[in-house]
Amino acid sequence: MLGAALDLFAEHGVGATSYQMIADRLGVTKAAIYHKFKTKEDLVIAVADMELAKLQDAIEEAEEQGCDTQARELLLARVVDHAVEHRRAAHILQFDPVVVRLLSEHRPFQLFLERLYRALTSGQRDPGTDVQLAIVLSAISGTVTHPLAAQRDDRALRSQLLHGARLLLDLPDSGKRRRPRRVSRPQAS
Amino acid sequence: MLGAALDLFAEHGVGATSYQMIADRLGVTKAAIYHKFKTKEDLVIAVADMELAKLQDAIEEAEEQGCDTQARELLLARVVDHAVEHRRAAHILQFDPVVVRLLSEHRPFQLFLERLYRALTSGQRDPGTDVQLAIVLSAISGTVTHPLAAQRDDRALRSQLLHGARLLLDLPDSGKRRRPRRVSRPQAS
DNA sequence: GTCTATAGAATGATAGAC
DNA sequence: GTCTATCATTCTATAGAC
Repeated sequence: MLGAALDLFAEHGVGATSYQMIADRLGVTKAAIYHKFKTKEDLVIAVADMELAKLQDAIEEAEEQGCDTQARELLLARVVDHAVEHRRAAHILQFDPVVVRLLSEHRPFQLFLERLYRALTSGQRDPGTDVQLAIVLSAISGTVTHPLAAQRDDRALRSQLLHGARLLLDLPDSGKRRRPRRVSRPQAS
Repeated sequence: MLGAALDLFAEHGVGATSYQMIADRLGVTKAAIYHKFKTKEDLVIAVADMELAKLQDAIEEAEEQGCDTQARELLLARVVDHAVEHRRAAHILQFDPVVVRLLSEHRPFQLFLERLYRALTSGQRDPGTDVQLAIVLSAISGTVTHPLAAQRDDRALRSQLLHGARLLLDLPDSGKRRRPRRVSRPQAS
């Protein structure tokens, strides 16, 4: 049910998705959905929460390791993995105006994102680093649903995104993770 | 009027913006808007067209120069300029599901974007390069409205975006354009 | 061009039967 | 939990006066 809502959010935008649409897709009536979620905001919160929860473990791991370079690397890879595997979700969380407003106003989300940002930047938070982070997160979440990349298979996309993110964040490339496979970037060399 | 529509598109999403909202913001009635735009699609097309037109000259310049490296550099800078100066517009054009669908279905937009993509990649179009382009365009359009970068002043944002884009596209940095000013990226060095 | 007025459909949300 | 039925509100779109 949250999955059906997510699909429709991605197709039409959160603000343009009605209870009726979700009910139709599920083959039930609106009332059945209102029984679980009293308001539309509750529903959106539940969807956002479901997706952000998938990064919870990765953040806690990074925090336990003191957010050093290696921990950043690992967390970054998990963020990329999530975005590639749940493309529409990543897109909505970053770019839908309704969700973005909700994330900025709802306290639990504020705290969660603050933790994510701190872990990804090793705690360094200044305007320059914040923008750098915005660039990386926008690149990841925007690319996975971009018409130019929508057809790209998960593995190749993941590889290119990780490479780009490391470039942008000044992290060493193709270091210790996975087998050192040459990625298909035509202009390299 | 197109400006008012654009603002509301950015605030609520295109699909969630009604004629009534636009009319209220302009201090007129719905009927006045229906007189200019028979359907909502016409209105969205007009808004998208208005913004894309701002890149027309830059693309034509690049094409006249044969889309070589220097022409790519210049066009990239113009794309970044547009995104920074018209943040909400850039965001909507890249990420609103209604606009994205329209751009992919409406013929004139297809052709325009194809030209833009060719000019930015010097004509090289393969899956790997396409994804690279998606990363750069997503990074630019996503960052300009990202909460982490919304406060950043135009000049600093422009500078960081150009630097990041050049990294991603394998272009030489801080080459021939403008005074060679050290950008404020804290972790450099 | 902008207004009033309207038509018909869809919206968010609720009450109560099963 | 899911249904039917209903509420007031808002929506897209049109017709016709000024």
